[in-house]
Amino acid sequence: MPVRSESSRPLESAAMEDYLEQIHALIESKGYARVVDIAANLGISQASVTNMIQKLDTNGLVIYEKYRGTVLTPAGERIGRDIRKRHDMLTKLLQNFGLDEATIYADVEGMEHHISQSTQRALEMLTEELENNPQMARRIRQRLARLRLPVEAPLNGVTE
Amino acid sequence: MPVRSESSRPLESAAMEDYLEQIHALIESKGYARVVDIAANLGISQASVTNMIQKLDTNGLVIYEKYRGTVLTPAGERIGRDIRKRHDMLTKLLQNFGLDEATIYADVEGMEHHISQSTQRALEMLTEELENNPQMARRIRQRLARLRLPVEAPLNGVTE
DNA sequence: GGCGAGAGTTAGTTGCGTCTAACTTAGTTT
DNA sequence: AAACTAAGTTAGACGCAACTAACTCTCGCC
Repeated sequence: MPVRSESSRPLESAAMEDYLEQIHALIESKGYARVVDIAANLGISQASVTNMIQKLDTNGLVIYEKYRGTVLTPAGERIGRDIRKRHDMLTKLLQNFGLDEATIYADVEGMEHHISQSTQRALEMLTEELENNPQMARRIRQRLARLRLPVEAPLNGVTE
Repeated sequence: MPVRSESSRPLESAAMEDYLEQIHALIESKGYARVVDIAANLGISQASVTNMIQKLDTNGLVIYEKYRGTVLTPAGERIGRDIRKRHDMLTKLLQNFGLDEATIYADVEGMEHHISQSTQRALEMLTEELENNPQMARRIRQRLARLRLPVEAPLNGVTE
């Protein structure tokens, strides 16, 4: 599957975006991004992180100095920040529906790389409108609850 | 990046889901799914399609007979249908905001593989509520229009 | 100031999904 | 029925992003 281009940006893979988001978050919270922490947070090996950081350096998204550390370039910083924004936006949207946190997290992780600027703005506004209209969100949550519970009970019945 | 599991299904990659969706659509519309058509619709080579179909057969999602044709097993049929449902659901949701069709298509293609059952149901209901509440959708479209136009003019200016 | 532990790196491998080029099969034409 | 053409397949390669194992570096501690 050729990754769809959708816009005209330089060409960052979902994996690269995940790294940039993570580096951005670490720098924000701790002031620096260590290989060890990136690896732990993404659930991958340190070797993979070193590898990818070198690639990000080649692509002008971070500045990498062997054994010293990693800093985001303006381009890398922008991507990291954008992804985080999409992450937060999607999380906020889904939190309206009373889904469990793990589900929200997993879905957001999957979706965040595939949302265009325009769609992001649209969903941001949708979220706002939803906040101004709590009865709607409540109604949806209630309908979901009504839907979910009756399904779990007869689980032992004729399963297919 | 270890592909996130999120649920407990057998383990279909996004690529496999794309194929199953496509095969399902072709069978529905023409009655059969030819390698040539799958390749054209997915924008990849015939060789890749043959390859993947053999893999899908191994995984019990299609039945493949060399040079003859391809049929979905019940498991494959279910996945193809589910993905199509998510596709349609997302498309319907995004169509509320007056985004251009190409953007909607690209975003949906990206997101459809990453949405859990629960989130899908929530978004379905959200779409319904939006249909029962056309002023809200209209308000969002207007705010987007107001946002988009002033942005395109000073595109040469300070971009950040 | 040496050394050991933990962090970082390199080298080499793997799996997935794609590709091109060359081959085989099937179906249509005459 | 032979031959041409379009569809399908095989073989071999590539890029990406992960892995493990083995190495090197850095730094805090004694």
